[in-house]
Amino acid sequence: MPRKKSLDRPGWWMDLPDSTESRHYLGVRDSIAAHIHSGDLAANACLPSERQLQTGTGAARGTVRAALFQLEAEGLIYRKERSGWYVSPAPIVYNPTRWESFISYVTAQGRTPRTELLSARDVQATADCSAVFGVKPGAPLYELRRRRYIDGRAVLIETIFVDPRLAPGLLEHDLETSLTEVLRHHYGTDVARNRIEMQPCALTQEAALALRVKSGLPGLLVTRISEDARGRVVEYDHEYWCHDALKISVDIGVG
Amino acid sequence: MPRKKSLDRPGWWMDLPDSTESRHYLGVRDSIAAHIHSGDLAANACLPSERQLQTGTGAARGTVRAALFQLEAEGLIYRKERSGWYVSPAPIVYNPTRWESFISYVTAQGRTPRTELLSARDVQATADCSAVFGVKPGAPLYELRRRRYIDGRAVLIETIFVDPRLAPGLLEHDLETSLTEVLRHHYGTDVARNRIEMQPCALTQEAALALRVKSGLPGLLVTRISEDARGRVVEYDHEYWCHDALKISVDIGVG
DNA sequence: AAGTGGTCTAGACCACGCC
DNA sequence: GCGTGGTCTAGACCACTTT
Repeated sequence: MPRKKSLDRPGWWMDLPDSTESRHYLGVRDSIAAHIHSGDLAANACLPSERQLQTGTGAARGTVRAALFQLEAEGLIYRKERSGWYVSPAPIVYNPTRWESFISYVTAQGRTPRTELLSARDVQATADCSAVFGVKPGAPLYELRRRRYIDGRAVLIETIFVDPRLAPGLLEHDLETSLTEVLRHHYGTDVARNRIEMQPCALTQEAALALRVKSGLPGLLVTRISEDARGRVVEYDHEYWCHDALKISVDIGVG
Repeated sequence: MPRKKSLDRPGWWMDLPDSTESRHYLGVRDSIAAHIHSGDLAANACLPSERQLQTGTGAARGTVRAALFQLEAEGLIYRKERSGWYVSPAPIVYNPTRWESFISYVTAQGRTPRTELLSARDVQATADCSAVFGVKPGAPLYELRRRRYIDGRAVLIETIFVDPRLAPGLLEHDLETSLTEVLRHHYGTDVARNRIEMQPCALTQEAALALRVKSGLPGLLVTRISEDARGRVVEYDHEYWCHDALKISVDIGVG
């Protein structure tokens, strides 16, 4: 293979080794990963375009993309649709054993949270919800849909159901702050028990759209049922997370 | 696993609709997903080969593979390297709040567990291990590497470190059964606290090799530090799971 | 309007699992 | 030894984001 010639101002990706290693997708992967780990590419930095990476490696675009998919699966990079590939920052640690708000645990980790309310409305309980809340199908519920950001990146989309009997008039409060705090301060609600399920998934089309990412990207689905001390369901929550943004940590006594 | 042979009559994949929908990768995905949900394809059944799927859809092989990757990310199918694509069975539910053995919770869910000991040896504590166990780097530890199966499929590979002071002569026991049971019965050890971290990841080359899957496949890394009532570290465990095989369920009082 | 990623085609060769 | 998936090439056009 002829040596690639430097252009007017070559970026680091022009200097990738010409060896067999960098021509194949794992070699390309390793080159990019090395630049990320070395700090050449900071968190949230944008990678060169796929076509630029081609010129640096001599590989076909499909090969470059295979390398990028690999890095994405590893949680090292993420993408914004039709905009580019970016370096993933460190994941947020989430501890489901604490009834702590998104805002407080993100802030405590030195990151900047933001919440956007997508919709807030009265709905009728589906079969799923009626089983959780122990009400008849069709019974009234509040449904909130929110998008949450860390350092400006949308990382999670959630749908929350709340029983209006426990929080009448909930929709009149500010729902772009902490729901935890609203429930605590305005309704005196405290959570005594959490039932949480977590499962790797592909982002649903709806979640992907809301997160402005490609549908089918790897994600993590967290569902949470919170109960108060009397066993009443306070919140029923579905959260779709970008898989690279989250790390779960549990610390508990066992039985 | 026997692959369906070509018959005089075409298989179901020949009957995929000819519309635009089935020519593109999401259409191909939907067709296959429909056959899985309908029950035409049972759990652990082998899909037609990629080239057979091509003839059924008229799509290029790359398009068929994009559909298969999508289904894989969704946890609907898995692959065995160079053997084929298979339908994923329901995931195993793992509850980290209980000190329960793999064997017991898999059995309780009507599935068949198996454990294979890959290696068992004396090692010296690395920096990582020494921090966890509170010993000097280089201090003696036992290291176990095991591969675990559910219904004959390898779904997880684990590396366990144990402090020999808490379980002298551990390596002389049968380590293909439950380590939990060995520690409990032979050493009187009981676990009082678990610290667990879970993070979506790509399977390391080593883990992928041991699971006989392609390196870089999506996985879930579970690390667990178990302590006894006196705060001594009993086990330090790293588990790499196939991401479609596992679902985490936590049920706890909150504080 | 330009540049990006998203999708797709139609080939090819290889390494490995399985028989 | 055959069929499988794994990898790679070298194009092409499209939809969307960004400027």
